[in-house]
Amino acid sequence: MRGVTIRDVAARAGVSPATASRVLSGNPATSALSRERVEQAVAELGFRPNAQARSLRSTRTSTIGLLISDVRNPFFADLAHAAEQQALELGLITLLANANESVEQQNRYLDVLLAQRVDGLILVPQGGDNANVEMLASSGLPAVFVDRVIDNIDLPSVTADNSSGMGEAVQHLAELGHRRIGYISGPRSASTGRERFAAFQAATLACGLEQDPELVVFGDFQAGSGAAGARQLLELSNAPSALIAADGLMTMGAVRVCQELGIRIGEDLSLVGYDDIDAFAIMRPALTLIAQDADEMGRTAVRLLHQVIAGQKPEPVVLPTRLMVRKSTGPVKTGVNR
Amino acid sequence: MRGVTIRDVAARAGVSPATASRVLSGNPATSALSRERVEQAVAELGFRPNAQARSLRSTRTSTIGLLISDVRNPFFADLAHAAEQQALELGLITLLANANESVEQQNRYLDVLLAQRVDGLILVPQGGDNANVEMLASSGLPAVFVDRVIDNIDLPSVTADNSSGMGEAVQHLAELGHRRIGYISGPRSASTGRERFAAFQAATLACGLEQDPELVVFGDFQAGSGAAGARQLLELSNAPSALIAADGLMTMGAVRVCQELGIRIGEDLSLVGYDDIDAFAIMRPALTLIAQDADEMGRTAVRLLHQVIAGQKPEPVVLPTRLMVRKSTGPVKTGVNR
DNA sequence: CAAATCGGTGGAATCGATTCCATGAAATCG
DNA sequence: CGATTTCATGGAATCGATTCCACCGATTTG
Repeated sequence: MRGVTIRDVAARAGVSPATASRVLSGNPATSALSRERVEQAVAELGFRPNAQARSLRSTRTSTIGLLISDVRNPFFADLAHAAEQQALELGLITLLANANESVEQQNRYLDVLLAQRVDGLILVPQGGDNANVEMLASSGLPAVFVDRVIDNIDLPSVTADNSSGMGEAVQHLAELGHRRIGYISGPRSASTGRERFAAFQAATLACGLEQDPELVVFGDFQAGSGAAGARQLLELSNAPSALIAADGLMTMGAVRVCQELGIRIGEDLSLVGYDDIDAFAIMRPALTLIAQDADEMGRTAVRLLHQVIAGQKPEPVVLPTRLMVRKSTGPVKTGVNR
Repeated sequence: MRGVTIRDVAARAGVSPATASRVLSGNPATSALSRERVEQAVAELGFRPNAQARSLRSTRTSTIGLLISDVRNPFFADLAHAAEQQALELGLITLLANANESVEQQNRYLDVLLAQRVDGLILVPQGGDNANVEMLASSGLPAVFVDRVIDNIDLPSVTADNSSGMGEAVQHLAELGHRRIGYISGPRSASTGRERFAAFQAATLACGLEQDPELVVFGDFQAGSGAAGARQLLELSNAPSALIAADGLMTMGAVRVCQELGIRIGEDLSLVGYDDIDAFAIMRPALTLIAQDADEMGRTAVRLLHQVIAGQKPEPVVLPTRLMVRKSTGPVKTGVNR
């Protein structure tokens, strides 16, 4: 039944709307009799409170928004799943929105979620046009960044240490004898893209490896760009003997290209992926990768947001990343070129 | 700025709230002068209309809900992504919710989305306790089923033909000489689980294969149950020479177990997966699988919902499925047992 | 025993935008 | 030129729940 209001319920229960409202919101100032009669009326009429009207008055929705970058990226899917479960435990409902790695779309959803008056917002910022994000930050709505941040905007955040895992990876490859490592970077507009790239550069420098600009290509964190980047690097006249890709989807694209080109991963070419995606464990050879804990990141983001909603100002959290050595990396073979 | 209302805007622009509202909603009955002044006031104050108040009065939110089964399942992630893009094209904003393969969670989100007064709802029903879904159907809120349906509830739907692809798969295995095919089924509570299983049984019967009940195990469409199921089947004294798993995540679980047990897929064991997931194409051996078009399903669901919102009653749509033969299936080897 | 306290209640104001209705000025018509 | 239509506008009612405030009968307290 649509259109059943609290007045109908009150009328049927023989009480005032005020009392009916009190019963429904668990206000203790109600008699057992009213409670019983209201509950029965609710059941009989199939009453469904209008959240719009409710939160218009009470300015609480018990709903949080989670604006992620890309649902199809398993890293964000895992993060979203963990966040949502954690939110449920705290009595919060999560509305998920997908920016699809696009600032325009991000801004559009930002508008919607703000207009829906969520109690708080967890955001993977896209970079680029930050006007809406700045508006968000200055609006006073509880909000936290997750995975990525925007430099001049001061919001609590959960990020991963984009440097240590990358450092381990480069060192691991260097120890295997690789001197030319190709790097498929994320976009410079994303903080993760920039930080991982900086870490890569710092590590290759520290290990005394070649720093040829030709060895770096920039993608957009989606599979297609990983494939294009890998192809470009592998077709260099002086092709690298190892490749690092800066996120899970670009890694998948790179793997696909290797297979198309008939390059044997782990033998002809060493490949280090990013993100501990289930699929990477069952690939053959199993992928060596830089792992970050998506679940923990999602849960932490919700906890931080919960603190912000409670009026606190939590410190930024940085989670560790680490190299997981599996079978896609091996000693460099001399004279190998495709 | 929070707390800027349309009255503030109206005051600053020197018009009434009524006129300000008309300007904002594009009502033609406004003068160029008012329009200009209101727009300037909006910009200066950073006004953000309260969607709650707006849709409380106008009962339209331009928002649809998409309640999927599991964000971490790439099939649903693809479906959600495609749906969301299609919705955007139609001027609708998608709020995503994740039932996590749980009826309780589904019902909870159903409540929330209804309370948020979305204009329509796309639902992958969980099966089990249908009370809330029945309520939804009888509430008159535009809604469509996608991927799964519930038998006695008459809502428009987009599903896949769960039978033809499965039939092809069984026949393909039969032609390769397999007589004992293990089946890792989805839950009987889901229509897809039931239909695929029925198709499997029908096909094995038609091909004259063994119909040993031991060859069937039931999972829950998540990876863990696929792994457990595969282990159980492969440890049978009279183990099957081929396996079919009824969804993508269970397929991944099965692959993992094969690797743990040292079984060579495509040689010692033929494996047919479900869903055309990117990862399955780059696995070695590449997986033979039953493909359905998640993107098309997502887009169609939104289109149907759009029609329902417009007052039409669209016919159910059934999309094709088909077998994609790759490298994980091969001729049965005599005397093979682990 | 009068006064203070308290639990339960209803009436009415409220949240912020939309929209119905009435109004007055300008434009059009016979 | 008076009558009528058009157009933009403001005032006030409205959407549905929450909550402030006042009240009343019953209990407790000095």
